[in-house]
Amino acid sequence: MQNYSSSAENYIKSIYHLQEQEGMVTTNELAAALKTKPASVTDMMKKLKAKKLLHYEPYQGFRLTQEGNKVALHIIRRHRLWEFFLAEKLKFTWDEVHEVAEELEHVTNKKLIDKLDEFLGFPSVDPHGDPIPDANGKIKLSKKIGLPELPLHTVAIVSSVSDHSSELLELLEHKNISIGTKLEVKKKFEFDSSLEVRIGKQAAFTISKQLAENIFVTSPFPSLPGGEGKRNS
Amino acid sequence: MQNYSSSAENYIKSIYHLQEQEGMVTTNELAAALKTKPASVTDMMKKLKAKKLLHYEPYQGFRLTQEGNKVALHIIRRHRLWEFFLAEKLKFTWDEVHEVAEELEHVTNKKLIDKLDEFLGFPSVDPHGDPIPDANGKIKLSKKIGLPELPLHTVAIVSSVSDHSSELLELLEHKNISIGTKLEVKKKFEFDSSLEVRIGKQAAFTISKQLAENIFVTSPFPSLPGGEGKRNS
DNA sequence: AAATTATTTTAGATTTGTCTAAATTTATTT
DNA sequence: AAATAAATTTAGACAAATCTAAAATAATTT
Repeated sequence: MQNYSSSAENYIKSIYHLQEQEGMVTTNELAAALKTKPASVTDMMKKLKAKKLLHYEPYQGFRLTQEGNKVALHIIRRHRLWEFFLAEKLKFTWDEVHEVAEELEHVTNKKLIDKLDEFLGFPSVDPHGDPIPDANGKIKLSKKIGLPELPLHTVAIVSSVSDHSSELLELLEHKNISIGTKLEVKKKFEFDSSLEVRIGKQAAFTISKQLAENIFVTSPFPSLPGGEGKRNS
Repeated sequence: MQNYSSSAENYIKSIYHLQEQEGMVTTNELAAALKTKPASVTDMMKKLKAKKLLHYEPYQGFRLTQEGNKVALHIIRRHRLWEFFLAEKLKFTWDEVHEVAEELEHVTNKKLIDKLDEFLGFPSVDPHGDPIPDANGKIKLSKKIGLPELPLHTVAIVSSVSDHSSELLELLEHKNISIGTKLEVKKKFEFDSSLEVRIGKQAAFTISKQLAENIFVTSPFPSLPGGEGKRNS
């Protein structure tokens, strides 16, 4: 695996995440995600294509090649391991880890990352519940569904959240929800799409539509309906 | 404290280290230390001067301003904290930490570094025995002398080494010497400048001139003759 | 002190990543 | 389907960091 500039890595990572949701990524989308200009995106796309990381024909949008995907997963591995380190060892809160990991992820020393992984006890998910690729870039994709899609009276485990803001963190802490929490939906209200949710044997409480849409769950049993949840770490 | 490019940081750090030995730093010296060309050094010196980090007049050499020194000490703090982390937590060997820390030191997030410092238990020296500046950039300069300058029959503590190669590490491990080892010089041989050294009550053994010159010691008692030892981490 | 050598600086190029403004292509309307 | 709008690419420029080759300055030697 070669070395790429921090800038190139950021493009690769963003394309990977945008791809998860839609098949093909467009210039404007990527420019918005990276807070840069469309012209800059086109420039970089040419370079990434030359490096065979990207399928790209002018005006047709782009997607990562197999090699590009592999590179992306290694960047994401570094990012999520550092996030885990920051939260677990340095006691950063959940909403702070992303920004710092954005910088640390560009230190590309294989031995460093593998030893960090070992030091952390080979964690499988980062503090937001997103899976951490292993040293070979393999990632465990668990079937996640948004809380609004969870059938009534079905126990599920909170596996990730799609927003990492301190505002969401505050609300989740108040409601006593974190990654790993087992809960079930007791009732859905048509009027405002709010949900009545219960954790274990505690009293049920209400969750707004906005909050529910940012919570993803997996079943503690074999398989559940629904597809992939969007993520952004 | 502003942010400087990784490149600028490397120049600042190198100037700091070169300054420790000689007062004024020259273009060629710095170019050699950074493995770059003199013309590139001149270019960067103009920029650092514009940022008021450097005293510099064409053809006159240069040295850091107070502000430049402060910046240098913060870079060195980051470098040495990461070195400590790599050795202590990730179990890197002594000769491996420098290279990785060279990359990590450029991640400039104050909270990260201060929390790392706390996590590590506020270490005072890095794995090579060099002092780690505190959060305010204050550094404890202990009076170090090279082993050849240590008077006979005087117990001293190995405080640092000026070479970080695996070859030196191997030799020191074989002789059972590390940072913190208490030893005394029993005899000096004029012929090859080798020393007869004893650790505690163990049998004395020989240390070559080359090895002795790379070992620095401090007294366990008040003060010792001699000045600063050169360092490079 | 004049000549030679070494050091340092300048001038001009190159690479990487970015930008603005204009041109091109694709998509959408009426 | 022609006109308009939106998206994308190209062309040309800029800043940062580097380099080579030439010019300028300082140091050393005879």
